[in-house]
Formats: sequence, C-alpha cells, structure tokens
Amino acid sequence: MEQNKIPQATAKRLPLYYRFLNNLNQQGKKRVSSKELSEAVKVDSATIRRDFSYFGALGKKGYGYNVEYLLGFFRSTLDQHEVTEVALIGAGNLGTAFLKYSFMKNNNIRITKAFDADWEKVGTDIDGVPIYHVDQLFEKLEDTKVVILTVPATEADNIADKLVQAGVNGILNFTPARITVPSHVRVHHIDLAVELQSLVYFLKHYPLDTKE
Amino acid sequence: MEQNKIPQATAKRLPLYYRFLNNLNQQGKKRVSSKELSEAVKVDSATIRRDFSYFGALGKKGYGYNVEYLLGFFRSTLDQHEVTEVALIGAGNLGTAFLKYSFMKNNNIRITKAFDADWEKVGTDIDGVPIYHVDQLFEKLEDTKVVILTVPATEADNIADKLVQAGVNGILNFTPARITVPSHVRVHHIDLAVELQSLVYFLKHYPLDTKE
DNA sequence: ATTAATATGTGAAAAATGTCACGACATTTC
DNA sequence: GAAATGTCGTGACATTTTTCACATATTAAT
Ligand SMILES: NC(=O)c1ccc[n+]([C@@H]2O[C@H](COP(=O)([O-])OP(=O)(O)OC[C@H]3O[C@@H](n4cnc5c(N)ncnc54)[C@H](O)[C@@H]3O)[C@@H](O)[C@H]2O)c1
Ligand SMILES: NC(=O)c1ccc[n+]([C@@H]2O[C@H](COP(=O)([O-])OP(=O)(O)OC[C@H]3O[C@@H](n4cnc5c(N)ncnc54)[C@H](O)[C@@H]3O)[C@@H](O)[C@H]2O)c1
Repeated sequence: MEQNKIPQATAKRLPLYYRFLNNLNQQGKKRVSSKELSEAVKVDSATIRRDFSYFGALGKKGYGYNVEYLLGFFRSTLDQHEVTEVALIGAGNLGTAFLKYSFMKNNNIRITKAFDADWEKVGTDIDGVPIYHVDQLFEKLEDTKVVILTVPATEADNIADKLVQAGVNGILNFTPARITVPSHVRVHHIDLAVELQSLVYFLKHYPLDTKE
Repeated sequence: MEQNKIPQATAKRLPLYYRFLNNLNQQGKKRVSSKELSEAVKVDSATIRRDFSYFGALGKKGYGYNVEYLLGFFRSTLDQHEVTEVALIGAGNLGTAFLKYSFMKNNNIRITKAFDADWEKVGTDIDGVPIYHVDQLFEKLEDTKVVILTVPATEADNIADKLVQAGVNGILNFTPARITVPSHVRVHHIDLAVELQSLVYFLKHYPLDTKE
C-alpha cells in the first residue's frame, strides 16, 4: 500500500491531470508549466505544484515539467499499464449509456460484463459487453473487484450485499440510495439529482461576480 | 442573496437531507434524530446537527426534529415550491438517459427542452421533451438559466460560449473538457471517467479495514 | 415529583485543504 | 558569461470542514 500520505483531495485530481497530460502528449508538446496546466484543468497552479510534490520532485526549476516523463510517472502511479476490468449491474437507461461509452479512450478501464434482472436483456450484448442474469453474479463475476451500480434505488442495498459476498470491494453507486457495506468496501456515490439540485441552490443563494 | 454564510460543503448536502426527509415523511414518520438520519445518509451526526444549525434552531433538545416541519423548512430553502426548468444540450447516449429520468420524483426540477446538432433527432421528442436544433438556442432557450451539457468534449467550449451569450448562468458539465466561462457563470463538473479512475486508485493505494 | 434517558446546539480543537510568496536553481537572451 | 527571466518546491499562513464533548433543555418512566 506504499505511502498513503497523499491527501484524498489530491488523489481525486490525479486522473484529471493524467488525462490532460495525455492530451498534451498527443499534441506533441514536450514541456508544460504548472501555470499552463492550471488554465487547462481549472485548478490553482500552486495546488498543482503541491499535488505533484507529494510524489517527489517531478519538475525542473525554471523549466517546468517534461510531459513525457510526467505522463509516464502518472501512468504507473495510476496503474494504467494494465487493464482494470469493471462490471455493471443494471443495464437500463443510465447503464446502457455507460456500456456504450469507451472509457478506454483516456483510461485503461473496461466494462467487461453486465448483469440485469430482465430476461429480455439477458443473453444479449451491448457494444460487445455480454449481459448475464443477476442470479449468475457468483459464477460470472469471477475476480472483478469494481462495480458500477445502476439498478433501481429499491434494489441497491440488496444487490450491494450480494456484491460484497462475491468479493467486490469498490462500488460506484449511481442510485439515490446510500448503501450499507462493511468497512473493507469502498463506495463512491454519484447522485445526479443532488448535483443538479445543488447547482440550482448555489445559483439562487450564492453571489456570483457580475462583472464580465 | 440573504446570508451566504452557509458553507459550500453544507449546501451540497442539503438536497440529500431533503430527499431523505421526504422519504421519512411518506413513510409516516413524525420525528427523527440526527443519529437516525446519519445512518440513512451516511453523514456523521455531528455534521448533520452543525449543518442544520446554520439555519437556526430547527430541532428540540431531547426530542429530535419534527419531520414535517423540517421538510417544510427545506422545501422553501431549496425553492421546491416552484418548478425549476432545465435544458439539455446533446441528446446522445447520456443525454437520452437523463431525458428519460424523472427528476420530479424527488426534486421539483424538470428538463423541458433539449438541443442537438443531429437533424435526425431534431423535431422528435424523448418522453415528451422536444428536441430542437442547436442553432435555435437563442430563440428557444428563452429564460432557462440552467443547462445540462452532454455533447462531445470537442464541442463543449464552443457550446458553452453560446449558452453564456444566451443568458445561462449554471452549467452541469458532463464532458471531460474543463470549459472556460465568465465569472458570473457557475459550472459544476461531473467527470465520470475521473470518478471511476479515482475509485480504482483509492482501492489500490488506500488501506481499508480488513475486519468485518 | 423525581429521576433517568435522550438528543440538541455549539464552543473549542483538530484535521484537511488551499494559497501566498519567496529562495533556489535552470534556461534563455544579449 | 553576465543578466534577466521563468518556474519549481515548500515553509508559513489562511481557510474550510469535520469532530469532540458537554451544558442544557425536553421527554419518558417510575
Ligand atoms: N437515468 C438517469 O438519468 C438517472 C438520474 C439520477 C439517478 N438515476 C438512478 O440510476 C439508477 C438507474 O436509473 P435508470 O434510469 O437507468 O433506470 P432503469 O429503470 O432504466 O434501469 C434499471 C435497470 O436495472 C434492472 N434491474 C432491476 N432490478 C434489478 C436487479 N435486482 N438486479 C439487476 N438489475 C435489475 C432493470 O431491468 C433495468 O434494466 C436508478 O437508481 C436511478 O434512480 C438515474
Ligand atoms: N456515455 C457515457 O457513459 C459517458 C461517460 C463519461 C463521459 N461522457 C461524456 O459525456 C458526453 C456525451 O457522451 P455520450 O456518450 O452521450 O455521447 P454521444 O455521442 O452519444 O452524444 C453526443 C450528442 O451530442 C450531439 N451533438 C454533437 N455536436 C453537437 C453540438 N455542436 N451541439 C449540440 N449537440 C451536439 C450528438 O448529435 C449526440 O446526440 C461526452 O462528452 C462524453 O465524453 C459520457
């Protein structure tokens, strides 16, 4: 587990940095400063330098960062050299959108299996990803450790239990339900209705600069 | 703009509280403690009490909170008495999933218009939401202030400019692009690939309790 | 009534995160 | 090769957020 000294806030930004470095590299750029990067990812340049510094001295004073080197460093830090296989539970509206999206474009992550309760869907595939019945979780999940959860909220806790039993230790939960899991399992909630509602709240209650 | 003293972290949790209070109310529950609420929404009970306290004394010592009263309070705080109309740009895979989802179930928010560049889609509707051509933004957007952005990343900045010109001041951006907008416009980014990647990173690099 | 139990609201402390500003060094220019 | 410029890495400081822990008020029980 090496040093878990890296602040969580930093860890959440790493994939973002990685993606932009990838872009720059593809554009043939050789060097980049924290200031440039800052403008691209909208994170303060001092924060970026601080973030990078947790990993040691990655840059050169007066020069900036070598794109290729930095990219390589993050590639290994983010384990981008090997494919991470992910499963999806609930191939409905939202689930289907994810299945059709290629996370491989920017990340070495692939959804390789889907599960649903609907027999109409079971046996078919979406963009090459096979859909199994949710009762086959134990046989088919194999050693998949990370799961995207897009089932109806009422099913969330029930499915989560099964996932934990099947050895999953990471769940990206899109249902509005706050699921209960043992402490060795990590859940990240993405609550789209809350995000929308809170944006609306901020607009109504927080002052925004009126100048151009 | 009343008191903008409420911390941002608190503001982001308000819609979550609201939804769970709604659930409780529908279940006929009359009172609730910060401890109960904590277990449901997975937020520390002290944090919940602190959050509520920014709005004054909403509870009663030794009793807890009156569900109906609290719900009513948040309903008006979150402007849930009036419908907030939202537009969506880019009726692709992700956009269509949103159009088919009823945010009205838990929030008084409705997507009422969609825009796309694809003439095959223009003129049709998805679950009753009409799709206009993106060139008609200025005529059709009217006084919509909040927009969900689900276009290809390459189009994001371009569309964002137009939205700003059309008077939009809130954008929920699902594209991987970090868009540039004037300071009177608020953008919330939901970067699904980053979320997935960072979950994977946390699993590999952060210790989790191994006990049950 | 008296006591025990409960649960808020908050001062104070701690933890986490973000920003400033500058010394040190590398690069570039002249 | 000297001077000017650019940019990192970081100590110190600022801000935000979370958590502790308890005085205080209310309810519930006997
Ligand atoms: N679509 C959106 O825009 C949106 C927005 C916010 C939240 N959400 C949440 O995301 C989740 C999915 O939303 P959706 O719109 O895709 O719903 P959906 O109804 O289209 O899809 C749900 C899928 O889950 C399957 N399913 C049902 N029970 C199951 C079970 N026990 N095991 C496995 N699969 C099962 C259904 O067959 C269906 O295919 C919901 O919890 C919803 O609240 C969706
Ligand atoms: N689908 C996912 O799971 C997923 C995951 C992560 C990120 N994203 C991001 O979300 C965005 C949308 O993804 P998607 O999968 O729905 O893509 P998509 O290609 O299915 O949909 C994009 C839609 O935008 C429309 N469009 C193109 N140019 C336009 C323009 N100038 N104005 C208006 N509409 C325009 C297209 O006609 C299409 O309907 C992309 O930026 C993608 O990177 C999607």
